[in-house]
Amino acid sequence: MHAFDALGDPVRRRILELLSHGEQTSGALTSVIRAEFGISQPAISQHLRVLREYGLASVRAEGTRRLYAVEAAPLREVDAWLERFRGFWEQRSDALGTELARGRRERRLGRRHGGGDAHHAAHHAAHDGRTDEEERP
Amino acid sequence: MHAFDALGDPVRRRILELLSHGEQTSGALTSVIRAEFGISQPAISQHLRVLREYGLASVRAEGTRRLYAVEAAPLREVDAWLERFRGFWEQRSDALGTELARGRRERRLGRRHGGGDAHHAAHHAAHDGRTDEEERP
DNA sequence: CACTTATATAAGCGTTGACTTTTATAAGCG
DNA sequence: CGCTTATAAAAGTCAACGCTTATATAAGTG
Repeated sequence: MHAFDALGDPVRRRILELLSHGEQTSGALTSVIRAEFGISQPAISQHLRVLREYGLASVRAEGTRRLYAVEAAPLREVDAWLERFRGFWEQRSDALGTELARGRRERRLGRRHGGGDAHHAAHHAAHDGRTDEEERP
Repeated sequence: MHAFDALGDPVRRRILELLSHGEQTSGALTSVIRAEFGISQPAISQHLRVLREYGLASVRAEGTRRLYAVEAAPLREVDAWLERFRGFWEQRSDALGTELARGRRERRLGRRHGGGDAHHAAHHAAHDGRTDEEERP
C-alpha cells in the first residue's frame, strides 16, 4: 500500500495542499473542495478517510469538529522514491550544478507557511493559479 | 492530467525504477515485470503506453526493438508538488537542521547510477530488497 | 429535551482501469 | 519468401473506485 495510490486523486491532492498550510477542520476543507470540485460532503468525508487510512492525514477531535493535519511520513517515502530520478534534472556539470542546486534548496528551507490562497473559483471556472489544475468529468 | 495518476500503479512505478538505470528495451522490461508481477506481455505493453501518454517515458525504435527511457519532466512536477511538504521533515531547528539536511542532500548529488539489482524474485516470493514492495491481488 | 450543526457510515450504482486472449504489424533470418 | 521474434492494438471481462442519496452519531444550544 503505497502513498502514491492515494495521491492519484486530484481531490485528495488538493486536500493535502490545503492542509499544508496547517490544521483544518473537516468543514473548512469541505467548503473549499465543494466549491472547487462540486462534490458532496460525504464524498469528501470518504476522501478524508482514505487519507487517514494511508497515513497521509491525522485527525483530532475538538468538540464536534474534526481537525485534520498532514502526516508527513508517507510523503517522505514518496520523496525518497523520487530520489533516484533527481539526477535527471539536478545533474548539470556536477561542479557548478551542485552549487546551483544547493542554492535553490537552501532557499526553500526556512520558508514556513505563506499566505491565504483561499477563495478558489468554482469547478466550472477557468483555471486560476492553482498548482494542481484538474477537472472532474 | 497529472503524473500522479500514472504513478498510482505499482507496475508502472517499477518500470520507471528499472528505467532509472538507463534505457531498456520493452523486452527486457517485460521479462522483469513478468517475473515479478506475473502479468502478460500485452498488459505490460499497455502500461508502457500509459507511461508514454503521461510523458513519463519516451521510446526509440531500433530495428524491431523499442528502447524506453525515463522522461523526467513530469517527475520534476511531482517533485515540485512535494516542495510544500518538505518543511514537514526538513525543519529541524533551522540552524543545525539546515546543515544536517544539506549534508544529506549533498551526498545524494553526484551519485549517478549504481549497480545491478537485476534478478528479482518471482511475484510470489518473499519481499526482497526492492524499494517498492507491493503485490498484485 | 427538541433542534440544529458537524461529521461519518451505509448501500447502491455507473465508470474507469487493469487484466485477459486474440490478432495485427513489422523487422530479422534461414 | 515463409517463419520466427519483438511489440503493439483490439475486444471483452471483472473488480475497484468515486460518487450519490439516505441515515446514523454525537456535540452544541435555545
